Amino acid sequence: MNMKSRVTKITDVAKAAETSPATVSRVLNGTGGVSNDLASRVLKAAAALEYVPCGSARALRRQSASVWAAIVSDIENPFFTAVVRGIEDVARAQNHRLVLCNSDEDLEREADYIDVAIAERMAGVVIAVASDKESSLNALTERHVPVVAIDRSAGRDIDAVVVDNGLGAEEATRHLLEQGSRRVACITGPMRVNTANERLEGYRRALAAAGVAVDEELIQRADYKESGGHQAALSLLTSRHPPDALFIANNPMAAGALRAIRELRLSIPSDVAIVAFDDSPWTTLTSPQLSVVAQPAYEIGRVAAELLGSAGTDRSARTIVLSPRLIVRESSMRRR
Amino acid sequence: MNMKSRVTKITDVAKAAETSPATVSRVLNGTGGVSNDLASRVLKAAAALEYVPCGSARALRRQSASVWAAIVSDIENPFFTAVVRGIEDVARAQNHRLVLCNSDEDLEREADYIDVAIAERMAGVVIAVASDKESSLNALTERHVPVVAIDRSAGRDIDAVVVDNGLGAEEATRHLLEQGSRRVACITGPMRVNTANERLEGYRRALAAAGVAVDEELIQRADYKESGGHQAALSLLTSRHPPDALFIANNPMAAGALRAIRELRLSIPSDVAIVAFDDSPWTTLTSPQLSVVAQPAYEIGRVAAELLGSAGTDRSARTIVLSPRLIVRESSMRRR
DNA sequence: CTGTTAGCGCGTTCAA
DNA sequence: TTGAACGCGCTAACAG
Repeated sequence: MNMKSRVTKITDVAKAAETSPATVSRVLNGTGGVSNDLASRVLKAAAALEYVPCGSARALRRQSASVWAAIVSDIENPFFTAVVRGIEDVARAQNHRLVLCNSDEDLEREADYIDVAIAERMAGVVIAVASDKESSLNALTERHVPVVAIDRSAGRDIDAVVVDNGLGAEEATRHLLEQGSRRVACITGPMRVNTANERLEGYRRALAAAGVAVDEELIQRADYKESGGHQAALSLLTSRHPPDALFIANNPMAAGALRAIRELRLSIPSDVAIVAFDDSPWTTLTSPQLSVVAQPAYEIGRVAAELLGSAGTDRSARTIVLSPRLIVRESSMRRR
Repeated sequence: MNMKSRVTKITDVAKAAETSPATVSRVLNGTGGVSNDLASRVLKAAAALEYVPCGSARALRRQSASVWAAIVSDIENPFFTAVVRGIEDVARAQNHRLVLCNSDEDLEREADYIDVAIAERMAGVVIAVASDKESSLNALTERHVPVVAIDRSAGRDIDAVVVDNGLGAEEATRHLLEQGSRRVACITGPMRVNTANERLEGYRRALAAAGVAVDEELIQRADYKESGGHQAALSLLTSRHPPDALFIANNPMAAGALRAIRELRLSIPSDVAIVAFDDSPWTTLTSPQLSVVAQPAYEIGRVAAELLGSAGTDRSARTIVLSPRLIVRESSMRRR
């Protein structure tokens, strides 16, 4: 028994089909004219031998692979998994494979995965940058790898699909004020992420429009993760002048805040009303159900992937802005 | 201006460092002895030129890449995202990159991704198979690609890291019976997935041990997804002899069941008690909090990755069985 | 310790 | 319509 691992290659198929490697290549790639019976002989041989073309050799020769990468900042955030669905569906339709990378809001990991995308000569990258200031994206653009930013814009020369974060935050905050909250707090993300800043700006605008002075102590920065939201909410709600409403800038932090509220035995919305950014499968499972600013996540992924697919023509960068939608449920409805 | 996209390659670095490609290769891979100053010259040149070695060429030459793939059956299931965390951490420690693929419980997609793993000459694959009966895993094993199955075992000749599903299900069901439930229903997954069958078996065993006859109408098969759980729960709870307790075999289906219960305006646990397989971030956010059979998800990923990393030696396949843990919260505590 | 040479498997010329 | 020859970028084997 021969332990040597033999992988069938193009010459094996050629031999089996009694023809040349060049012809096998032509048949399998649909290029050039090959007579019908020769083609079918090749196909049969390839199937019989379970031939899978070597992506490395192919990429080396063609100077690009057919794989797309999606680099997201938090694979546990349902928003991103929904976006990925959208990307996947388009990728499959265009005969691209999609691989997913989780940067975990970490710039170093993000840079690592960008290197992978370069090293593997990936055909395109969809990315939710961990920071719009210090990303390593230029490594991709310099090498002319098509890039589309999602959720968070990443500079003027890069295609992006985002929502109007300011608008969503503004509507959410205004809604809380209209429900009679007097002290609305804001838990937002890190400064290096522009969505965090835009959502904070929207919050400020809503207060300003309502003639309410901003109490800077009601503004907390956290890390966009569950634990950060938990901490921020605890700190806010146990302060000397606690808020009576919370606008929370993403879904994992909302989960953390709910945990904090539960621990403090506060009730929603009577003690503290809540609106959070991003819808997710569990927001209708809580009691009370969570009011949210929903983003069209699947749509974002779909559009981003289509942008990626149409790259190559050297048109200037496009930013597509979709609209968020305020969904009022129970957590923000004050009982009169 | 020259529009041609020039990517720096190893010869460029060699030229800049005034040496040969072979030496550059040796320095960058830490093989063989290279004098200190030559090495530092190479390193400097590589950094200056932002050189990223071409993974395709390298894989072609070495006949294997350093990328691992994780193929999971549902990227939206928090259980799998937690597993992935565990894999990721080990992968990084061993200097492997990890890419994630979502088969979505679809055999065809799974087969596609297995082809990708083969084509890209991935160094290893961790997989939660969509079916233990009809998977295309043999394509990998034939080609000697190291494979570790997670969550669901995939045949006797393949390493696996799983939990004792029968035991977990049995404990959950016994607990429901002990709390006074008389008619415990079971919502489990598709027949092609062995966890679904094992969890059902555990359920049956618990009933048998308690001397309760199994009512086959209380057993529902669904697709392991939210919508399937919703449907199954609706059908069960609106039947002529509805159950007074539900054992649900995974987390997304539990979410669906909770939605159904809410729609029917039933209350938990007085009308219907619940225990679900898999813990997740939202299970403590619901009212009442959900009792679960928790799997050590991160640990599963970690162990699987370590198994993958230690592959190569042709030892026989190992199956590592970890223990699930029943976490009793409010959804299963009957008030007397 | 360093450089030269050859070839991994494929797609793409070019010639027949 | 088909086949032969070449080279993509890298590393392993061999020379020096």
